[in-house]
Amino acid sequence: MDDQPRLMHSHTGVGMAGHPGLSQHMQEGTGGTDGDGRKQDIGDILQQIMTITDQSLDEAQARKHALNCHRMKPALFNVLCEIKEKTVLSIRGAQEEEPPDAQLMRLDNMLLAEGVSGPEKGGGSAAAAAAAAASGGAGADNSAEHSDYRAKLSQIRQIYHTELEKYEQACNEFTTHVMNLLREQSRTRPISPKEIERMVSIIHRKFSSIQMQLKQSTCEAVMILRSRFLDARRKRRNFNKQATEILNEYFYSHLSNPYPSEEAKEELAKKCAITVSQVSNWFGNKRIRYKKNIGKFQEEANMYAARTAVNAANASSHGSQANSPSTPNSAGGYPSPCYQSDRRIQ
DNA sequence: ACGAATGATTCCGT
DNA sequence: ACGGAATCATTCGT
Repeated sequence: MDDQPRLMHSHTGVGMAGHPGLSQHMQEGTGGTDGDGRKQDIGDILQQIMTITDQSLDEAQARKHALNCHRMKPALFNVLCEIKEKTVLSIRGAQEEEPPDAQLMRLDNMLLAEGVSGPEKGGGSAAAAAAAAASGGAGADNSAEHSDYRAKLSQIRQIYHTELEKYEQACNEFTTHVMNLLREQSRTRPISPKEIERMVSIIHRKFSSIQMQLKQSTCEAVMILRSRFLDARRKRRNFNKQATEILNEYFYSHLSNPYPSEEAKEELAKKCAITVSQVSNWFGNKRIRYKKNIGKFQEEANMYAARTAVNAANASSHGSQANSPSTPNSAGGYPSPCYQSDRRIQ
């Protein structure tokens, strides 16, 4: 702290030489005193400015007032104006261009798509729940979960909006606060409108980055909600007995090559009243589980083998095909096993 | 309540 | 794009 005054002195010395504006003010501001006294004055003032932040509020207020009333104040103000003008130019050059944030756009789009940030529909969670309850009379199975999902979504939506509003409010409050501060300070130091604008934009950037975090976490919450409710695993139902019989029949009668073609899958799907991909899932699961523990499936395999054998016998004796979707390939009940097993009939 | 069964998803290799 | 393998989440049987 000891070198501060000296530093300022030397600086003002240079300033005196280089700033016609200052010397002009000095001359008209100070009637008869000599140059050394003026230097001392400016040194004092600058030191007071530098240390003003260390002081208590009352003390600072008093000193501020004293500075405002000081006879050297207009001169100093002018010097600061000139310095400012030069530095502001350099700052303006370094002004970074605001990039159109792709990440933010993605988040916004997603929130809009999920109906979180879009226009309010249904008007709150209570109304949404009521509407869901009203519509959920007949299809209790599906719409009960759907309403649950929507209720949770509107909860997220509500939190999102209140938080967003809070941020907005805080941003505005902070901005006006800073503006007031700057206005107040503009009495003692020069502040250009450009500077205020810049300050405001900095504040807005900061707050929008906070908003981005909110949006991000909201997106995360929605994704989790989606994965919880829209995941088919959550509402899994076992196939009915008939469907599993049909599938098993096909599987064990094609044990040598249990890979149904696309057409066979479609046919099975139709017979079982399930989708083709469900058929694919079933065969995928069956293959891997059969292979993993052939012994466990032995009984089942024998049973279906016997059944197809009976069917074949019936078919040959009656001259008509059974209603099982078995194809000619290895339909005789003696499949060459692609998975080794000591298969025996009964 | 518990473990087995089961349908669906995910990851990975081809 | 498909199948194998592992895994998840639910349902079923006890």
